[in-house]
Amino acid sequence: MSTPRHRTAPEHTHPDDVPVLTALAALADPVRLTLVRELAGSPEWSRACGTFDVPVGKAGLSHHFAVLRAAGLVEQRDEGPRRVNRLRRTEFDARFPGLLELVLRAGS
Amino acid sequence: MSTPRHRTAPEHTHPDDVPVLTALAALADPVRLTLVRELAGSPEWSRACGTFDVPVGKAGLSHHFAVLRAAGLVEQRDEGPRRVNRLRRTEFDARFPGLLELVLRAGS
DNA sequence: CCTACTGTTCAACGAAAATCGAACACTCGC
DNA sequence: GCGAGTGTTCGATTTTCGTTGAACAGTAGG
Repeated sequence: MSTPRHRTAPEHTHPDDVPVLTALAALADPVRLTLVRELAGSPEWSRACGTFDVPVGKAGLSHHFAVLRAAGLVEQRDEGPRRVNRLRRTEFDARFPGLLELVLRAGS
Repeated sequence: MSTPRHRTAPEHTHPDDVPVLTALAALADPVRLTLVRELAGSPEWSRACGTFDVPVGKAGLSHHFAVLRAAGLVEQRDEGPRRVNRLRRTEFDARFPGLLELVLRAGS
């Protein structure tokens, strides 16, 4: 009877519908920046949420991925028990040209 | 004896010494984004701090300009009783290519 | 000198965001 | 069906950040 909370398709926001402030705020966090960078260095759909080396618990991690989804930065798909991720490189680049490349390149 | 708090040259940080996170965080605020945009549409050194149309008091404004300075986005100079501003376009662009252009162009 | 004006500093408040622990839901392999 | 593994949700706490009002410092003009 009760609505299932998990296993319902994750809500995605297309980069085209993302305000600049949302995109900047999403990237202006050390944990999320790490996620994006680590994701950029891995093949698409190869990394589940739990496979990232960040100093936060599962709850926090889930929250950060929700923010990244809402910012149009990450796409998720359910693959068995795990949720695998993909960086929306081209789509995000079309909306904010150079931004992704910038945060990936900049050393510190 | 006590150190004067005002009229001491404002502390500036060169864009080259600014971490990406600092730059992003500085731009990820509606008030500061307005300041940067309004500043970009005005000739250099033409705008004093008080001449910006933002919904915050003097204290808040002073704080936001301090953040922008620390992010290497704005340079300030004392001109009589007022403090005039300049957007560090080229210098900031050299450190973060495309970022400024991006936030200035993006409509929302 | 006294006043008006501009901007900074301080202390305090409030709101937003990150974080954590626990409970829950789902999938898969045994 | 059980149990392990994965991720989400909730509630509560903590921290961070923006905001304000008042006091202060400096400048310019009458």
